[in-house]
Amino acid sequence: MSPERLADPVLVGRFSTLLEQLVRRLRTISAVGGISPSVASALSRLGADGPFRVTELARVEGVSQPAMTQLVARMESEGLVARETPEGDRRSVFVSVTDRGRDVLEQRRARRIAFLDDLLRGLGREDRAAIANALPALERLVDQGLVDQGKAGQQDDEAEN
Amino acid sequence: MSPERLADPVLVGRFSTLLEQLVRRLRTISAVGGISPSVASALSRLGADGPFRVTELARVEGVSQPAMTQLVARMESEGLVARETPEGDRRSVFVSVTDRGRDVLEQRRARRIAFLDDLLRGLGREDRAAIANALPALERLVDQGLVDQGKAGQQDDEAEN
DNA sequence: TATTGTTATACTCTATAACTATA
DNA sequence: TATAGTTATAGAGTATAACAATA
Repeated sequence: MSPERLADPVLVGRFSTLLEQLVRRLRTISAVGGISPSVASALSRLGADGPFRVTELARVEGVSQPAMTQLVARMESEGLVARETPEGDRRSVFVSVTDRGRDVLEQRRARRIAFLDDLLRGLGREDRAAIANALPALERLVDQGLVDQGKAGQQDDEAEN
Repeated sequence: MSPERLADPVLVGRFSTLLEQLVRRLRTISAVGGISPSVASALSRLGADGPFRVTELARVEGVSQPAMTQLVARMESEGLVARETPEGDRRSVFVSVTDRGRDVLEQRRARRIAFLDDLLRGLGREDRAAIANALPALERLVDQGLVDQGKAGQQDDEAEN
């Protein structure tokens, strides 16, 4: 249990707490839109990086194959995605976003942006500047997390969603 | 209600995307500890801000009262928290962290910190400095979200389609 | 045999509505 | 009546194990 030295103990501790709270808050915000976080995430991925097979989608989303099967089933029943079996390999199922799915995605994005804008307006100019200044660093941080978990598969996520 | 212009369009858009990806990543990280995100969040809150009544805890955690009742029941059955009815008002139930709960919290925290430290080490010194510099602003942002949601509950939802 | 996907089962987590107990 | 908490019910979301269909 020897406490190996941290690069910056204060930063890391506060950052950890911050992220915990942030996740908590964003979850409730996300729930507002009538579309669940899981659906939003998968739909966003499909919209950004084109059609996926179920197994691929499960992998990049970090869930099990059965979980993705069910998630896709729910999304399909709501008209957000379409399933299609390709000619080549009849075991596979390709999942793609429908027009309705794209509409929903866009609405959600607009809502989130409006919400964040409200929050950011509540801060002082210096606070906003500090966040803007840290944005590239935070983006690199997230990309790093992606690489760690996604292995070799999806570093190309400029998900502008 | 309908802001035709955003305070800082680039900041808000990138920030929104960043948070979406961040949540996605942290969800899988959180699962590592054998303790669920909901339990971790509530337990952490109890450990930081002392005993809470069920209703208070539900409010600050942003979930319904029944959800918190059940969450507390699960945590109690695992020995993480203790429930106690005070003398004054026998309707109330105060929830507090047990020693075992604190142990679990500490282990989880250590794991998360190690993970984040790894990530932060992967950045340059300037990136770390930028994040450290933005921490107070981000903390204020999260606190604001708390106030917004704790105040009016969910009556003031934005129309979403 | 290996793969792709599904079904079966069980658990966590959540919300709303209806309820009990206390104030 | 009002408040604190619980129970009832329903549904989303998840995982592991077992299965079917295709390769």
